[in-house]
Amino acid sequence: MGRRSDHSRDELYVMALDAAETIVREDGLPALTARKVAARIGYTAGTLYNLFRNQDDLVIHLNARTLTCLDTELRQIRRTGDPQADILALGRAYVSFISGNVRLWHVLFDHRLAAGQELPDWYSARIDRMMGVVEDALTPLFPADAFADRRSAARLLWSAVHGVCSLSTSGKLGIVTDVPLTEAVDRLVTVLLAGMATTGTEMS
Amino acid sequence: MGRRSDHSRDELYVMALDAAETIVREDGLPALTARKVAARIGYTAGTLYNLFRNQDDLVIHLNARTLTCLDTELRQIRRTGDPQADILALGRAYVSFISGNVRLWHVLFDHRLAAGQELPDWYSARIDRMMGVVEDALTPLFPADAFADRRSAARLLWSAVHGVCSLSTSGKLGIVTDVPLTEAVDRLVTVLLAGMATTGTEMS
DNA sequence: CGGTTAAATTGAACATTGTTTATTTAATGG
DNA sequence: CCATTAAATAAACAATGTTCAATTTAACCG
Repeated sequence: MGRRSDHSRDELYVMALDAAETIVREDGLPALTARKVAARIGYTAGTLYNLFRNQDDLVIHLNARTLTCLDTELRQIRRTGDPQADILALGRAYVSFISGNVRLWHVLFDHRLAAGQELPDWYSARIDRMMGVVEDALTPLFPADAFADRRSAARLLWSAVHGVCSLSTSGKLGIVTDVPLTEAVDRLVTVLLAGMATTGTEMS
Repeated sequence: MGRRSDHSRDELYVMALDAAETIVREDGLPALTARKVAARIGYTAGTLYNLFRNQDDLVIHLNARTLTCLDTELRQIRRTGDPQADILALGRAYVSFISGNVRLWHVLFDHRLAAGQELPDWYSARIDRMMGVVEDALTPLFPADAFADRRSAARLLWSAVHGVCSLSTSGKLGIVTDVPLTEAVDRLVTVLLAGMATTGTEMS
């Protein structure tokens, strides 16, 4: 079949990502094949290559959607000004996001680009934007001009939380069996903030 | 060609894993194909299926070797009895291990079994054994009978460190560009231990 | 030593995968 | 209404994991 007018390019783009999302939700990243995505939207694999450079590109766009989704959910949290409370709330929101989107969230980290490839700038920007939420919550802890320190602290905090979530949901460490994820994250955040207060917030 | 006496079953097993290790070291997990491993040891792909149930099985055995290797390196660290110093030393050893075996270390976490599959018990046991090193270093911080607390603390600590290492080496977060990994881990460990001292070591 | 057995190795096969391309078909616009 | 252009397809390719019948040969036993 040749040219069709069923859907605009943009519609197709959304349909493809929707299909990809569904597939990942149901069967995870390994099930995400070009032919399956195409079949789900009533086209053939070749058409996808009109929309995305290749499979990596499709996954990156899917991940971008996941990130935006997470970002807006984190921004629902109203800041109280108390870093402890705010970061705790963020942590809980994060855990809740994960539990509602496990597979989608996993793709965020499971997917690695081929060697030599770099993540596009607009993608990194989206990560930065999300990190901003954490940084904002940390603001009261830092002198107004200590941008770098606050940034580092936010990333350290975030990475640590990520580690706990990552290992506990992958079954690579028996954390879940010991302590529910929510509690582990709560505990981690509490300890980290307490530690930062003690040792001084500036990076050593 | 039929039965050969070039190598015993055990020799073959080691050769295969050696080949797999080399391939991962050079080109990462995606380059690890049955045919490549086989070619490297002078056999054909089919032979590998006499040694391993499937590719997952091979990767698990490779990961087991990596774990043992990491484990023995962590055990080189002589304990001083000061948790702060000991955990810092462990963290540095971990970072140093990673930097010497990045790709191999990545496979430890990048590889996920097919849905429904579980890691074999002997593999989980090997993880537990390694966690023991961290637990031992934490001993002075806990009452002698608080096994569960110490265990949880060790896993929380380890997961947090893992998160920092994981995100920084995957380029998914701009940590490396800010602070070298060693310093980030140092800082994280310091803050975590300080926090644990402040908030009490027992789990909330 | 010779014949039998059983293990090991192969090569070819299969279904799937990502990706490319020539070809066909529909929309567009003069 | 016809020429042009864009879009969609089907078919092809190489590479992958995995299986298996056929074959070769070491080991064993009389």
